[in-house]
Amino acid sequence: MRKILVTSALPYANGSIHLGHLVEYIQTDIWCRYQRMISNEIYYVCADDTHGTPVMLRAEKENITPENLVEQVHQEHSQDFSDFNVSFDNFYSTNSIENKELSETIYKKLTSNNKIEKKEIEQFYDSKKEMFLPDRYIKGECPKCKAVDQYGDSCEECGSTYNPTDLINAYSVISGTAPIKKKTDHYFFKLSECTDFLEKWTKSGTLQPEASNKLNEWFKAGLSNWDISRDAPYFGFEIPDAPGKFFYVWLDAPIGYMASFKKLADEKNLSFDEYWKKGSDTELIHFIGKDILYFHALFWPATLSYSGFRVPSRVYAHGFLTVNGEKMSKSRGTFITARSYLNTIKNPDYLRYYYFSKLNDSMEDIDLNLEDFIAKVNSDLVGKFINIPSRTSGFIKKYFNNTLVPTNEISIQDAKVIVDDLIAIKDEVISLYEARLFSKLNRLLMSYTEKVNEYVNRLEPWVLAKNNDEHRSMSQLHQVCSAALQAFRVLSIYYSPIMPDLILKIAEFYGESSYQSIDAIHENIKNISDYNHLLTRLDKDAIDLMLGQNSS
RNA sequence: GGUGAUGUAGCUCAGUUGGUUAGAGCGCAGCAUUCAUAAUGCUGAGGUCGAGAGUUCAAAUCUCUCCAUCACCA
Repeated sequence: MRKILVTSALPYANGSIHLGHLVEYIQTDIWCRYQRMISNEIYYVCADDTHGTPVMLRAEKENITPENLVEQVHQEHSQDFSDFNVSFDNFYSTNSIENKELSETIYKKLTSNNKIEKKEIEQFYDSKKEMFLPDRYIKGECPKCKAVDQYGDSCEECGSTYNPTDLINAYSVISGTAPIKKKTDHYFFKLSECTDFLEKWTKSGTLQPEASNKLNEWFKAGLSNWDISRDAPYFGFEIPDAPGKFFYVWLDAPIGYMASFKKLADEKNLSFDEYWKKGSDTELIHFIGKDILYFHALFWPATLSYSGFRVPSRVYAHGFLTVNGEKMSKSRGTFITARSYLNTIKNPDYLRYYYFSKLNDSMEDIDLNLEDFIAKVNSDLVGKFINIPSRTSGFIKKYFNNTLVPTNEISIQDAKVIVDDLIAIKDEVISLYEARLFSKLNRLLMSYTEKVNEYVNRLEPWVLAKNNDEHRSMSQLHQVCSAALQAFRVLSIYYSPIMPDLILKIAEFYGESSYQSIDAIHENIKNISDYNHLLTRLDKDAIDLMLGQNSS
């Protein structure tokens, strides 16, 4: 039995969860649910990423404390995840006592390992607001094309990159005053000294090939030291023995993975060390978006390694979500929040299925094409999958009082084959889940769903039912429909990590509570309940309503 | 600008180490069927595999150039 700790990236506490975020949580959740079904010991943790300037400023604007803001957002995020059936073992916050302690511990270890240095730097400063300004809070005219209102790092009009110092008529986004330059001491993590370790770690099978390519680029450029401190005012953890200096949010964010597990371990009486001590033989797997590869494949393993902890076993990066082939956009209404989806479309299984049908192990972007979404839900799920019990259970009720012929008593060759073939693909299903080749797995499962429908057409139970005075015909009818329903049950077990709500209803239809193990496929089922419609078709009006809720 | 990726039927995507007439689902057309939420099954139309050049007996697949789209640049 494997012992695995899995994480999804921490959502930032400055905004709502949207469908782009959900790609990752759904991908991770499916993988975790699959691991539970093959009886591995797995813990899935996450947390809100709470620190930094944006949260501080938003709280100020709303006239509440950052702690209050972070708490409100945590409620909202928790509800969103729970409504999408994301099965975290713990969804915590980086603004926690565990995280503070762990961050301090790690920082002290890095210091004693001589991996931290103090250096004076010069930074922009808003003298009215009395705070240092991150690059994105400075705007001005692009030095190349003179476009106005461009950010301090790059121009959105002409695409050129530069330093904030190059901007013409630079101003602070916060107070509107011209920023001045001011000297200050910052703390740096000496990442450049970790190059050998990191080159080795990144090439030891921890990353996808594309991710590894990407890192080569960074190694070629040479790793520079990492600025891990920010000056007050800053919402975060104060650095020990450095009054007025705070940990940069990206230092304590990944430590939030540990802190979330620490909290869980304390509650559940698990061993924290078993999962985090150096050389641990448990697995640590991070699911992330490709945009934060830098942090998870360089800073994070280096931080762990030089503070005496274990390093991640795997980092799985996925691509971004586009909607109708374009970047999500507030003006097009395609910046779709999790909540607006739940309000209008209601069923989380639809989105979970759609993402499942498109995800794989690569960093490629995936597209949510809304027409395709409707078509997939209606034809795959309603037309084909749910159609199996819908078209066969009536006979079982009418002629056989809801009793089924158990799989091991089915004798008609065609009927036997339709169930046995499905049971026989178990290992293939497992290996596709394991490798995160979800779209490929879906093609496999959907091809079997089609086979069952073909089989029903071929065996024509409605014809057998017309000859209901003949004994032989009735026995055949019983077997033909039972086999379809037994096959449907096996398919449902294979699909259970994908669509928890739907599969729960299906389990109840078979008189079961849920499918804990994939080996449930081998059980012989003898009864069903009356069939009620399991899914409704997805209507375009619901989609339009959803888009409407997101356009401002 | 640099780097990494992507570009296959109307749409969303498969195409293993280069090898017979390039595949699937949806959509479309026709047929069958009526058990099922007009659901299902069968048949068919539809592609110079982004463009050009090269290597090879053979290229969607390898090489080069170009074009387009996307992302990253701490």
